[in-house]
This record gives sequence, structure tokens and C-alpha cells, in this order.
Amino acid sequence: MDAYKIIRKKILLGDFSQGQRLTEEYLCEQLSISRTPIREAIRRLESDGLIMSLKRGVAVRSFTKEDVRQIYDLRALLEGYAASQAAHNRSEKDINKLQATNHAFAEQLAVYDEENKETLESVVNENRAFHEALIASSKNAHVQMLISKVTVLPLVYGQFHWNSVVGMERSKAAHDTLISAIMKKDGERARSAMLEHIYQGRDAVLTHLTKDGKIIEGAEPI
Amino acid sequence: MDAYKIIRKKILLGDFSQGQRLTEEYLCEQLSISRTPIREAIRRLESDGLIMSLKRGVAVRSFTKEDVRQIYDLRALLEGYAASQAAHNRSEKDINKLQATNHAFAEQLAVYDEENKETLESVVNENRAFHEALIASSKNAHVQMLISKVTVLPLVYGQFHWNSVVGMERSKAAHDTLISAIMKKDGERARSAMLEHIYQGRDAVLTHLTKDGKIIEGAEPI
DNA sequence: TGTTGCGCTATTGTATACAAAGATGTTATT
DNA sequence: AATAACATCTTTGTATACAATAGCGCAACA
Repeated sequence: MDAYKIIRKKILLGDFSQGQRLTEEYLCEQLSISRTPIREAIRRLESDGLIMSLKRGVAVRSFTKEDVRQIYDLRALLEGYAASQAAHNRSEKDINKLQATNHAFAEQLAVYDEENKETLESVVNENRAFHEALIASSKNAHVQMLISKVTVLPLVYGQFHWNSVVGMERSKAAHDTLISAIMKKDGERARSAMLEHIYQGRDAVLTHLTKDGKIIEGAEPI
Repeated sequence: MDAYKIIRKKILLGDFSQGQRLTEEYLCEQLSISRTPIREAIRRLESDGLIMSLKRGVAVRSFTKEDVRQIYDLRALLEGYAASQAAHNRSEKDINKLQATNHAFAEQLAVYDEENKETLESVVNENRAFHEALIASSKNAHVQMLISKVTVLPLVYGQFHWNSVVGMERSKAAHDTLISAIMKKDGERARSAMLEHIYQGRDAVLTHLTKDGKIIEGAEPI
């Protein structure tokens, strides 16, 4: 795994906390690697929007509640578009893939155990696999790239969404609806199902953020 | 100007042609600079989608006609969204700015002279300024970032759009419509005006590409 | 006490040397 | 003549040294 992926993972998992300054030397120590590849990784992470540049050096980006709202809304816009395009451009193979990944999602759901963190991770991974398969079905590399730019919210937030079996079951049902619409080449229905699906996630996260008192005011970092 | 900006400009202006391989050493010579900053610039350009990585090294990205279509469609989606958000979030200051930039656009249009390339450049610049002001009015930094990712089509293509005074006048009118809708906080109208405006540009470019025999088939690079 | 200037330190920016890994070309063997 | 093996060359990957600069603390002065 290269420096970029390692640092990215550490940010997403919260190993580096929001606002934390990342000096090149510090990263060199952490990864036992020299500054050259670190610097390249930093440029990429900057372009991803995962880190912000200070007057001197960079820090892990912090997000406000308003950021979270805007990012989810853009995900809805883009994934909704991807879903409608998928309905038009999907092949039989794509359908199979979508059904297979959603089946795997359901299976992980069945063995999910609140006490076992790994089972949650599996659920989240299978969900991601489904979304990736759907986006790939759109046959649009550019929308895929854009969506990757708005999936930068540290996983921690995303997982607020996955805090209830009820929510997970609803996601499974939403995936079923999406597959059905895509099979029927009903682009508008696919889009609306995706919008609803993502707004569900957004609202769960925003509710959680407000409730936990972690942040609250729009302008404050979380 | 740093290495990133210089290389980016050279790609957009066509100084480096599509598909051309860019070795680090070659870029070092061109910019009279060492490999370290060159490598960082390459990583950023890669993330921008302006260059593609080969088995070994990178090359200037080439776009197919289908790429052009997809990119314009995504611009329409995102700028349409930005326009509707601008209608809701704009301040009085934003309105003034929009009117000022569109006024400047009209002025450049008035002195435009087919024989003088610089006047065309001025028109294009003022148009960009208007779009930037509009996006800024949306008060959404994330949509701004995403739009910057889909403005990677070498300027050469974009300028196909600016090949007739008629098209330019239509753009001016579209900007007026946009300002009017944004002033009235009519988000849906702003979105639809923006969609139409961008599809006009897309169609002009696609028609040109087909006519010039530069490419034609969807899968071939332009 | 506040503030201005200076010098030191921490950190980033750039160049370059060396290592590693492909690509290419050449020769020997069939 | 075709191909496999090897050597060579090109190009990228990594480490490190040195240069430049921003930030900070300290001291001198008002």
C-alpha cells in the first residue's frame, strides 16, 4: 500500500483527528518513509479535499454540519444521476452484479451482531460494493470520479447511519427498488429511489450530529 | 507561477498534444526545474484527470466524443444545481457582482473582432468570470470544487463554442435570464436557464467535432 | 507594559544522487 | 530465421542534503 492510501485510511478512520496538523517529518516517522513520497501523497490528498493547507504546511480537514449537509446533497445529485444513467446503459451482466452484491449485503445483514464490530464493517463494505456496482453500470467514468470526490466524509460520520438494524433493512429495501427500476430501464424511478436512499442517510447523520452535542452550530467544525 | 499551473496551462492551450507522453526529464527541461516539484505537479494533474498514467510514466489525456458529451452533461447537472442554490442563497452583493461581470462580458462582446485573437480571449475570460461569480453565489464550496473538476476539457474545444457572434449574443441573453431568476429567488427557473445555456455550448462543440472530421466515432480519441 | 527588531528554529521548497524496475536491443543457439 | 537469454539503457521511485522562508521567542527600548 502506498503512502497516499495509508494516510487516507488513517484520516478516514480517525487515526489523525480533524484539524490535526500534519508535518512532513511527522508523516515520515509514522510511515517510515522519506519525504518525497509523502509530499506527493499530500498533494493528492489536498486535491481530494481531505486535508486543508495552512499558511505553512497542512492539517486534516475539519467539516462543519453545513459541510456534511452540502456533501450529502451533492452525493444525492450525482448518485441520482448515476442511477438514472445506469437504468439506460446497464447490461445483463450489470444486473447480475447488482443482484449479487445486494445479496451479499443481505447476507452480512443476517449475521450482523451489534457486539461485533467486524460484522458492521462487513455490512458497510457490502453496501459500498453495491453502490460501486451501480455507478459502474452507468458507464460514465466521469460521474464515477466526481462521486469519489464527495465520499470524503470520515467514515466515522457515515457509520452513524448504520446504527440500527431498522435502517439497514431499509437500505436493503432501497437497493431492491433500485435494481427493479434499473432492470425496467426506468431512469426517473431509479433516480428518485436513489435520492430518497441518500437523504435517509444524510438525515440519520445530521440527527446524530445534533443529538450527540458533538457540534451543532453550522459554522463550527465537528 | 508554479509547475502545476504551467503544465496545466500548456495542456489546456494545446502546447502539449493529446496522448503525448510526458517524461519527468522532459518536463524538467521545459520548465527549467528539478524533478521534485514536477512529480508533485504530475500527481495533481492526475487527480484532475488532465493526464493519464501509462504502464510507465504519464501522458496527456485524450478525450473521446463520448467523454465530451458526458463531461458537458455533468457540468450542466452541477452548474444547474449551483444556479438553483444561488437563487436561494445569493446576497445583494452577489447580484451586483453578477450584473457587473455580465456587463463586462457585453462590453468585450461589443469590441470583439474576428481578426483579433486577443479580443476572443477577453470574451472567454469575462464569460468565465460570470460563471465563477454565479457559482460563488451558491455559497457551496463543494459544488465549486466539483465543477472545477469538470472544466478540464482543453480550451480548444470550449472555444469551438465561441465561433459566432450569434452564439455569444445568445450567451449574453442567457446570463440575463439567469440573473433575473436569481434576483427573484426562482431556483427552478435559474436551473433550467443554466441547463439550456450549457447544452447550447455542448451541442456547438459536438457539432463542430463531427463536422471537422477531427474524430467522430465515440470511442476514438479526439 | 507594550512593542519593535533581530536572530534562531522549525518546516517547507528544490536539487541531486542512488536504487529499482521496465523497455530495448543484441547475440547466441536452435 | 525465430526466439530466448542477457546486457544495457531509460525512466521512475526513494532518500537525503542543502536552500529559503515563515514563525517564534527574546531582548532592548519607548
